[in-house]
Amino acid sequence: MRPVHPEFVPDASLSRAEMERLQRDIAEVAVFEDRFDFDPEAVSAGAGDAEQTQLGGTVSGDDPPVVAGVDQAFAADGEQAVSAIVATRGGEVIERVHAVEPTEIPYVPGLLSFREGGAILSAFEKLAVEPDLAVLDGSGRIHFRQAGIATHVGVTLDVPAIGVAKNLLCGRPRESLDGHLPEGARVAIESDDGVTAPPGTVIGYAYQSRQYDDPETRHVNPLYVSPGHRVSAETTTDLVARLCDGYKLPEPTRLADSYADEVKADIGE
DNA sequence: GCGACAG
DNA sequence: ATCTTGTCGC
Repeated sequence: MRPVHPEFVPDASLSRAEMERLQRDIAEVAVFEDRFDFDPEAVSAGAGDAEQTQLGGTVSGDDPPVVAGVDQAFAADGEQAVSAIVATRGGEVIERVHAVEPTEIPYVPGLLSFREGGAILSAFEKLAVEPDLAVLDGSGRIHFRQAGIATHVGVTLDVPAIGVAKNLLCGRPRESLDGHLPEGARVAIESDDGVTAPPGTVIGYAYQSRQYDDPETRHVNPLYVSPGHRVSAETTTDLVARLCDGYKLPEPTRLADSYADEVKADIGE
């Protein structure tokens, strides 16, 4: 698929001020509400039993939604960015594509999409299937200007997108995240000064996708999920919950992660 | 000046 | 993100 908004394609040669201006423009176009066609409850990680046939026909009317996991890896001392996309439907891989692009700028908190966005969009151009949802590694609305990489990519392609991060970029948890949150726990992340949203706006959630039983032994950190485009913060969390099949990270993300590493290994030869 | 910062 | 072996625990 190709950009629906060419004017939003990340340009690494822009000045920092221009990048921030573009992010504000993107945030204005972004939709942080549910505006998609598929059934959220039809999204799943492992291949479920929705494939059963009856007299040659499928029991369920239509196919499960197509979810595209996106992740990056870097090679050649960080000079090459590998973007990998793995598309799944009902937990089954239906397509894998990747793109390798030179990295033009270093990582700067808040400007991640200008470093990795180019490779990601190149990979999406090779993707034949039209995903119902894109799952990006990083934040969406949990961003200073409400335009993290999930929002940037989602708006540019105008595809429903969500962001899944392992660390919190900004915002403030409504409750302390210290201690061990039980599996399935959700804590709202609100905007504070430093985020271009009315103070107190729920810009995402800390979601405990996985946890050990005994708090004394080991603990897992929560994920920080947020809307990218066309998905609300609540639904974003619901979707991530459905995609994390007993693991900390969503299945599509894990698949894209390993595929990116696979490609990186093939490059170093 | 201090603090804070996805991948 | 990346450089990296073993090791603890379910």
